[in-house]
Amino acid sequence: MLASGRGDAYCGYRFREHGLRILLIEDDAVLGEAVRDYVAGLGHAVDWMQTLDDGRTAARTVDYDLVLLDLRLPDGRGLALLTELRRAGAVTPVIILTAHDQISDRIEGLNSGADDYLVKPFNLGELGARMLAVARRYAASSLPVLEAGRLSIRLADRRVLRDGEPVDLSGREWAVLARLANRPDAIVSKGEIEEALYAFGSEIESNTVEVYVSRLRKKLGKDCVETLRGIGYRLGR
Amino acid sequence: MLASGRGDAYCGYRFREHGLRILLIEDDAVLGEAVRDYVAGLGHAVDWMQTLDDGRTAARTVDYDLVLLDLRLPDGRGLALLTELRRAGAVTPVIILTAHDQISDRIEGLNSGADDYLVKPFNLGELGARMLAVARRYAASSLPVLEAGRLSIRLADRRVLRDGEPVDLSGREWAVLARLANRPDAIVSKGEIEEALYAFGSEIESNTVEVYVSRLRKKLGKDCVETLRGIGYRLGR
DNA sequence: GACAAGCTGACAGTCGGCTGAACGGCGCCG
DNA sequence: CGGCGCCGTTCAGCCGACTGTCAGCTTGTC
Repeated sequence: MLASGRGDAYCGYRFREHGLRILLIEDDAVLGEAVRDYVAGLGHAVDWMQTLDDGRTAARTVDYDLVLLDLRLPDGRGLALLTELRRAGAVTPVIILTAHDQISDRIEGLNSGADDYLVKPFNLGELGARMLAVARRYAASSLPVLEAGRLSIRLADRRVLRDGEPVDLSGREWAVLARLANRPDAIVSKGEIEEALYAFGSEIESNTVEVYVSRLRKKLGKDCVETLRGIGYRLGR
Repeated sequence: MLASGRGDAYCGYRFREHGLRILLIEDDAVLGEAVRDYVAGLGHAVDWMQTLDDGRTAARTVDYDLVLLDLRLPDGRGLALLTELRRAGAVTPVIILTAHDQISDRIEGLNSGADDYLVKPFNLGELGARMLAVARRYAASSLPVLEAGRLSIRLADRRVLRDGEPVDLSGREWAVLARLANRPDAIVSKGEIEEALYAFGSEIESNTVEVYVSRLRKKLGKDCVETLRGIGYRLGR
């Protein structure tokens, strides 16, 4: 699968850094939810399955761009699914999630065709970084750069330039911007941004989104984000 | 991923004298351990695999800088792996380890694309020397000099200049810097740096990476390394 | 004008990261 | 052999960035 990168077979393969279809197979409710929300916040579409069976079905049905696979599942070993997929010729990149005491699993996982692994408990930011790395490995080159007014937003390497000058953004700030930049021209509701920022359960009862929009504007300029009163926000132009 | 298709910013081959990622494929426990410890002591990160299968997986997945390959393995001949790699277009230097009675293997090995060989039992110092020699041979093929702010990082000869002045770095310090310099613009998570430092299994639970980043900053200037809170580090601009 | 929706400055708590200091191992040198 | 210095690692305490919240203000709509 990793084989010769530019081979004809892969010519059509495109790895975008956002808007990916991602399959998450993880039985732990808390971790699963956290990962799902985080990854969704990066602008990807996440299907979260909690059993091996569901995961298998999903993987067979949908053409995912990336699979996040827990190795310890209630109804079987995740490794089995991985080998199965590879045997069936799937080239989809797979990142394995393991507990920290399962070194042998990790080796076996790489053996079975995984592209990378993460050791639990892991930092969500690190997950993002690994995903990017795997993405890079697959992407021929050319990072998507979004030009919006005086800004250029480089989703791939998490950078924003204003008039060519790099601007420092905090994690949340970037998350909000990325959520907007993910679909330029689209209107994103406050609720959607909130969902991208926080895990499902964590009820937030304040104007956090507004605050972050405000902070973004201070750093990036008034016009960087457009307000559509009563509807949501949109990336400025 | 020894294989060819290297999509991103790696231009050309790189060989440093410290902080290399080295793959050791050797089934003998005693010898393996000795070599691993010795090489790790030189400041490299060693992944030690005891079977051909694991070795193959590792070699395909990770970008090693050097492979130490025993030719007699429980589950097959090391030579097969070597030819396989070469056929896949891998340029990673390979040093072969053979018993003293396997002259034909040695010849065949060099024929198959090995860069050097060592006859068991060998002196660890000699191993070091061979590694250096191979390193030099590759370094000669001119590596890019990375310019990052006031720094120029010469991966080829393990040197860093700050405003043109050479700076002395210790082994680990260099390893961290090199890991970052390997992929300029990419965000490297703390875990990845740790991996580059300590190889697979050795779980380290302290802030070593932070310490080295701190020391690097002291020597190279505040801005040489950028912190992305909760995510990782990146080479300064 | 009245009301709703959105904006923003301020603030305190928290968490991650930074760094000085100390310790032990190792090699080098006298 | 003993002393010395460098290096790697650990630890603890400090520090600052980031965050969520709120109050009071502005803007927009009817």
